[in-house]
Amino acid sequence: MPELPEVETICNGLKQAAIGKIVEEVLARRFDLRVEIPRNLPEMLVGQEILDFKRRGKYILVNFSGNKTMIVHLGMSGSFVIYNNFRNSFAKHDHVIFKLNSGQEIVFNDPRRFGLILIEDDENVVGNKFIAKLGIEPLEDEFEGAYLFNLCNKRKVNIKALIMNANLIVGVGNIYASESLFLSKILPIRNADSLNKNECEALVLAIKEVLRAAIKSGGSTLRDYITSSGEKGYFQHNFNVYGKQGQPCVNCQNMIEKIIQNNRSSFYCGNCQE
DNA sequence: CGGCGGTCCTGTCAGC
DNA sequence: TGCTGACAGGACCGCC
Repeated sequence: MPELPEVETICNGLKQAAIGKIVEEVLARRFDLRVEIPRNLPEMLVGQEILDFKRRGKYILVNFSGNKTMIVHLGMSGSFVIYNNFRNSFAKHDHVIFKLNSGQEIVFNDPRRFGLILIEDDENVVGNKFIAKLGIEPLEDEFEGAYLFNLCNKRKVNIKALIMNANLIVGVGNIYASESLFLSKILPIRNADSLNKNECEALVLAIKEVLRAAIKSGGSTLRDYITSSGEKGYFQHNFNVYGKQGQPCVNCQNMIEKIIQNNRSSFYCGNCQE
């Protein structure tokens, strides 16, 4: 579910609410996610102070005082919510609950269990199997037209799959890929190596614009995405093409089309985009 | 190595 | 109402 703007929103919310708090208890209710949750998660974290939350791609990195970093991914359906009081019951799919000395609790809930929770010593995070291979952060200055043009050069994969490939560019998921391609007037089915420098420049600017605007709106809630305080995002009201098949394009009134690429839905205007 | 398709899992919704 | 199949914000793995 969450793409970069949603993870960024969650991360910022947790920063506000939980930095400086001490973990008093960790309840792991099931361990069998996409990647097995470490059995010793509780003993590694109990007594530790939460120092910081950082985002790397769609991963949340929680830095603890004891030289430990918890690496969290929310998969398609995960949430990471902080409650201001201990609850008396568990919700369905509440897999891990972190009780803090402030009386708050942070709950990792993931119905589809595509997410993951890992622990690394701080110095090993960069080399972690999942973190090491991640591509460039799209909101960093280094990500500009020439950088994308180099990525596209000689790659025949369709441009939508390329910008969604986290080994090349992190954080762009199925929603923001379609929205960025619409803004930059590029068809999602184009081969990456067919884009010229101007098109790469336009696409970079569109990706940055869409992601920044979505962060400002607290992300996009289609079904179950919620922020760390349990609220919905509202960028979905600003979609131009995602989920809009059969509706008129905001620019030209042509019907927005939907196709399947790499087993994922893509949405575009066949008149505005080329 | 690059690219593609299948797969993990549960919930929801459309259609019959 | 109940069943069935398609589909969902991600990404890994194995195959060509």
